[in-house]
Formats: sequence, C-alpha cells, structure tokens
Amino acid sequence: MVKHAEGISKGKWALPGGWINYNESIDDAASRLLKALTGVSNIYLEQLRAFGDLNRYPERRVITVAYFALVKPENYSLHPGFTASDAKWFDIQRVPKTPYDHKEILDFGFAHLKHKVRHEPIGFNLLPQKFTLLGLQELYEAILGKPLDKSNFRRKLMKMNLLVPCKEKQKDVSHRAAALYSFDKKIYDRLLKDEFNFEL
Amino acid sequence: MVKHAEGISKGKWALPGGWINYNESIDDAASRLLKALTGVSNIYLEQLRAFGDLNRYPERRVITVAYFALVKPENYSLHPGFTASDAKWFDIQRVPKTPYDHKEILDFGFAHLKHKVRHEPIGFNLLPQKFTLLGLQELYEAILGKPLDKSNFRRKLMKMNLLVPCKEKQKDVSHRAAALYSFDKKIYDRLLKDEFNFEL
DNA sequence: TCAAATTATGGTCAAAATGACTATTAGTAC
DNA sequence: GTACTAATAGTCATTTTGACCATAATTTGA
Repeated sequence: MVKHAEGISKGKWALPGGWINYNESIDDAASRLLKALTGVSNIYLEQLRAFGDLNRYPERRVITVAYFALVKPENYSLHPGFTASDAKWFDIQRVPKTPYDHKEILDFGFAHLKHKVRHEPIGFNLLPQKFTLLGLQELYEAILGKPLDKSNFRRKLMKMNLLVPCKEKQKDVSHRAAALYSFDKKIYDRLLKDEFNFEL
Repeated sequence: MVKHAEGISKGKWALPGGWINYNESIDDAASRLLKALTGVSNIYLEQLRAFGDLNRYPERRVITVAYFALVKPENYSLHPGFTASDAKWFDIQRVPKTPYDHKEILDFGFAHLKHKVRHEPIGFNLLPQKFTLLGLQELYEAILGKPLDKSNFRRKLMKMNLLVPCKEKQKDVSHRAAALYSFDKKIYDRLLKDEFNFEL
C-alpha cells in the first residue's frame, strides 16, 4: 500500500492508483501507476475487475479497474513517488483502515487469489527457478493457511508429473540437502488439455 | 446478440451495450441496457471484466465493462428496443462476424464459463426450481461434454448434501417418476466456508 | 569422534472415494 | 400380463487419502 500525498485521502494508507490516460490501455495504465507510485516494474499484472458502485469516491463519480500480481516482496524494493509519500508491504491480516472502498477491493482480490491458487499452479511465480519440495509445500501452507503433511504432499506432487528434477541439490544448508526441481509451463499446459486438475 | 440500429456498427450483429449513466452503478447500467436492448430483465448478471485496449472503438477512446449470465433461452422472450433493431440467440459456435473486439469478449467469456462451471455449481441456474437427478446429470453431461455414470453421479451428489428433497415426484412421464430436488444456495454458501469443492 | 539435531525421503495401513458394473423396483404402454 | 423405461440400490476391485512411522544423509558442537 502507499501513503497518499495528495487529495482527500492525503496521509492515509491505501491502494496505489490514479487516472487512466486517454491514449494508453488500461493494462498499461496499471503498470505505469504502479511504477510511478511504488517503483515496482516488470511484473505480470492481471485484472481483478472493475468497481463501479455509486459514491465510491465522495467528490465525483469514479470507476476503478483493479489489478493484482503475485510476487515475492523481497524481490522488489519500494520507492514511493508521484502521488505517494510512502510505500510499504502489509500483511493481509494487518492492513490498516483504508479510505474509499479499498477494503472491499482487497477482500475481493484476496478471495479471488485463494480460489485461483487452488485451481491453477500460480504459486510457482513465488518460487525461484529451482526450488525444493519443502519450499513449495511451505508456500502452499502459507497461501492455504493450513499445514500440509510432508509425505502426502510429496506423493501428490510427484504423481502429477509436473515437476522437472534439476539433478542438482541444495547447497549451504545445515542439514541434508534436498533435490531441486523446476516447474515446466509446457508440461502444465499439456496436462490441462486432459482436464487435469491442480488440487492440493 | 442484437442487431445495432445506430452508429458505425449499424446493421451488424453484436453484443448489446451502451453508455453508463453518471448516477447509476455499473451493475445497474448492465441490467438497464440489457433490458432496453433485448427486453430481458430479472436475471443475475455477473461482471466478466473490463476491456480497455486502445482503438477498440474507432471514433474515440472507449472502455467496456462486460457482463455475463447463465440462463435458459426458452425462459426469456427477446424484444429488441432502444438502439437494437433485432435480438436473437446464437449458438456460440455459429456467432456471426462481430464489429469492434466483441469476438474477444465472447471468447474470454466462454472460456471463463467453462472454467467456472467446473468449480462452482452455477449449472443450477439452468434447471427449473425443482429438478430430477437425471435432469441434473444430463445438464452436466452437456456442459462437460462427456457421459457420466448414473449411479456414481447420484452417489456423489447425495454425499455433497447440497440438494434439498422436495418430497414430490415427477408427473406426466411415461415411466417411473423420479424424486424432485431443489438447490439451496444457503447450504452451498455454508459448505464453501469449509473449502468444499464442487467437482463432478 | 560421536551424539544430537535437522531435514530428506520413503514406507505402512486403515479409511474413504472412485469407476465399472449388476440387480431390483416402480411405473407406463399395449 | 408382458414388454419397456427409467429410478433407485447395491457390489466390488482399485485408487486415493490422511495420518502416521522409519530410515537416510548431513551438519553442529560437545
């Protein structure tokens, strides 16, 4: 979220946003505004949906098209700019009170993510190119908000035939090194054709 | 689709649409325009997403928020009006060439529906209030495009505890009458909280 | 050098779910 | 009454799941 430096929400933490220019696509506007306000660029933004209730914004009628992304915060440094005086990552459970309907947008987005992550392997965006099975498991435990059995998780993943062994091992760990795997989008797409289902 | 009676797409079949008024929500605008152009009202419209590429519309910059619904065509009679000179249902495979980016909107919507129908029980919108298990099964066979085993289908549905028995039977059929069931949205919503999964 | 700690990886087993069937029942049509 | 149709119920081998337990490989530090 960013701390707004202008307008009626000045001084409050809220979602980064701004006006769409006449000669840019809404996707481009989202990327531009994200970069201008937070310094974050080169990430894949996906449209959530449009929010168009009346009185969302007190001064005049505003329709917002919201976007989301799935990233590892530590991969991006935040540099507030433009209409933002500060930018910070918040735990979804500890988001401060927001102006406008930003709470509704956040809730809708989080619900959408939770649903999406169960039916598509988008979680892989959050992992390095090469990862361990435990790394993958911990990621999904965080997203799903519940512990998973290590052995059963491994069995299920392996049977999906989705992971490509790197024939390499972890390094610099103070315990037995785990095998590294990578995710092959091509294999995933091929499996999708046969009604493959990604459930964990 | 409706045959446009005005503007640069005059005479062409396209999706019904129009301008959002300043003092109505986008959901209300969708309902109003659908009714004005096709005469169809009182159906649950759900937002697909916003389409905001440049040059979607030749004359000026236009952003569209698309909506969809799941209905039985025979339940609604079409009465073209407002900017539409005609209104007609088309088989998704036989949609005529459309102006603007309406093809893209249709494709995105159809893909969205195919995905959604596998993970949420929206198929119930297509059935009468009271339906038989075979009716439900035949619907899903059509949507999924594959035959399902009658006995196994029944077992699976019953275990979901999703259907409410009407304590009534079919009438006017030339064979043994089947029990009628109805779908209870409240039960479904309650099940959703517990990570209930609707898979057939 | 050896025990403790830590995580990887593999296995067991009962319970539950699935898929492919078969059997029986209830009602209509002739 | 018999043929027909679909409803409903049950069987059974196979697969999947969930909750465990066991062992292997490595590092740390006493």
